[in-house]
Amino acid sequence: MPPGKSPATISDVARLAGVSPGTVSKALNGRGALSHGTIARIQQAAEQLGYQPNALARGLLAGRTFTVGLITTDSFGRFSIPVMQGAEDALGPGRISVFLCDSRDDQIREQHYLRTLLERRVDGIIVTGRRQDPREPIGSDIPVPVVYAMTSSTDPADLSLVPDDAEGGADAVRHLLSTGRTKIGHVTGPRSFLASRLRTQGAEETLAAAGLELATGGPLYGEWTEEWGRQATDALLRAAPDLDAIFCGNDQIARGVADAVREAGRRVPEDIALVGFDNWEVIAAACRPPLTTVDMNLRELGRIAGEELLAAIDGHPSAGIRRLPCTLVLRESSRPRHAART
Amino acid sequence: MPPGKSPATISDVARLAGVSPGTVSKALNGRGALSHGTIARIQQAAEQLGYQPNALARGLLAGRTFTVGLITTDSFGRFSIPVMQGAEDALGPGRISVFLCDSRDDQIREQHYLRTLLERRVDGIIVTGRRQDPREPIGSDIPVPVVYAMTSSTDPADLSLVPDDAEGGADAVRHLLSTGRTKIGHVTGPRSFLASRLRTQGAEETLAAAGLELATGGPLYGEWTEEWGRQATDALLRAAPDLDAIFCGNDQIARGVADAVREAGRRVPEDIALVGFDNWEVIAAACRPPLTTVDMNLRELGRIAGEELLAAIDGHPSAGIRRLPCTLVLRESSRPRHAART
DNA sequence: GTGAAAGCGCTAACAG
DNA sequence: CTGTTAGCGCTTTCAC
Repeated sequence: MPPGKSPATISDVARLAGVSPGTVSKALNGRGALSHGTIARIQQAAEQLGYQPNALARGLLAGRTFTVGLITTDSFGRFSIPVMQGAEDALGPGRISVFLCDSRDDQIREQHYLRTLLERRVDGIIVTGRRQDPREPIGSDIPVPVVYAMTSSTDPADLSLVPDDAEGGADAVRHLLSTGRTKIGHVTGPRSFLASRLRTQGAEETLAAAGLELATGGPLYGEWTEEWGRQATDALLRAAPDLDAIFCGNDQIARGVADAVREAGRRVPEDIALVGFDNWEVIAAACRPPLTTVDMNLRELGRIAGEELLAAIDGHPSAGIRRLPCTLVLRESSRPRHAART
Repeated sequence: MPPGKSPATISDVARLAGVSPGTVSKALNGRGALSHGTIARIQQAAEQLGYQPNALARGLLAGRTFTVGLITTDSFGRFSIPVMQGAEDALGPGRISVFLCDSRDDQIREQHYLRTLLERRVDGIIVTGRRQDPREPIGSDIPVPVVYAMTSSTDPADLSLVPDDAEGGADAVRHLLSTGRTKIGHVTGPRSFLASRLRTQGAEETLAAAGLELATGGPLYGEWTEEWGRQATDALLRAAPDLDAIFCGNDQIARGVADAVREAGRRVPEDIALVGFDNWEVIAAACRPPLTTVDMNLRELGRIAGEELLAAIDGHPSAGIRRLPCTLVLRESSRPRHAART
């Protein structure tokens, strides 16, 4: 037997206050016109019984649950976490709760969760992922609005929010150029990631606009790991001994690069400047020296996802892929050569 | 206007199949005795309408929602994530959904979420945190079962699940001793964390049992950062030049130590063996050399939290603080001196 | 085998 | 000002 008895209902309150249930409803929701005395009596009775309205009954009647579902394929990972927080930032104040479902990149699980969310009559759904590569929509004919965040739907009628990786790559290179670097190498993750290709593209286009190209003629695609960063550095330094900067596809690669550069007897940033991508604090801040890196503003992205979902729920849906701006975070690893230490 | 019309109800299905709502309910839930033909007709009608039972209506009637709330103080962080996953592992198969609330260590938010969870009539609540130090219970007189995971309640009548940090520290030291190390230093996080103190205690007691003590006579308390690990290493090597092992309070410290030891001209593990704590893959695996470390089995902890909650919901509650075992994960950083490389 | 009716807890509309 | 009634969508008796 479950502990305690079932919670107080509106009728319990009504009985205790000596009024009818309808009156209690009005009193507690501030509707209708009631005498001061009655309101006070009802409030006091509700207090005494620890009355809490049953959201199920309310939702049933209202046809709206003030709940949204959040399906993540990223197992609460690095990227989906800030997105979720941002979504909560946008939804919480509107008193909307978030139902979390972790599909673990499994189609079956995802469909299962979609079903339970719809059964629970959520007002809308946010789908998040760990990479922006387009994916199949979670379903067709979903009776509530859906927004994709940090992942994108192949259906252009859906709204997808992703970071503007190309522009982030461009920012990184523009910054390096502005500090006087011109022999710039580029080490990044697997080519199979759209994010890698976009970051590279942004970097290369920016160089081209300045009449330059990547030090080795192109990017070094590999893994998203420190290990790869270290390996690539050796190759890079051999191929382009006069290198004066390296733009890395993520912070882990950058950290590996920083270690390898230092161990090869070159100084960061004096000899070689470094820019990473992701602004993963635990990596970027612990890097020696601390890493200049591109922040994808994922929390902001999540917040916008939440707001767009609210708008769609209110009948103002958007569509298409929206690329949101990244921000360069300056740290030691790219300090201009002759600037004073601060 | 929200897109589409409201979802099909059981009456819609009944009408289409030419039967009564009650009959549809029986057919779809496999209750009562119905003719084959009717069942088929109903199923087909339900299919055609894309009928999905309304969980609100069901819950209202059943007095049970098959939903639990998960309140985390840890902003979806490092520690609460695996706990959540574990909880989902335990709850999901029982077709129970998880409502996620991030209190961000804020009392007000927490109370707010508690209220909305109770309004939604969740069947139970799991509270997770980022450290095991005892905290006030989330509320008194909560009408549903509550389990604390990776945090603990000051009320002994509550059930709290935490890692056995002392035993983890003991494991680490036992392992070092078993590989022939005897001059063992200990660098850890702030003394204000119960986890630090317990890990230290486990380490010291194990040493004492072997007639030994920490190399510097006691632990070096500091921050949970690589930076502190590097600083502490310098002090440690100066104070105890014959040091042959260092047990670190977490993986970040250990990684800082590894770098500093190497840069001081000593080899890991040949000269100095290293053991960390947390098994945070991204740190431990990227460490040079890869780090032997204590895993708190947080996912398992979360799973047990889920199971205990289910048991409590079914009327079999537990109480008290339960310390769950840690596991030592062996990697290069503590390889015995004369063992062959594999 | 199937239908009718009642009721879970709440709110909105209408009486009084 | 307050009470009564109906109904949100579903399941569960109890008749037929």
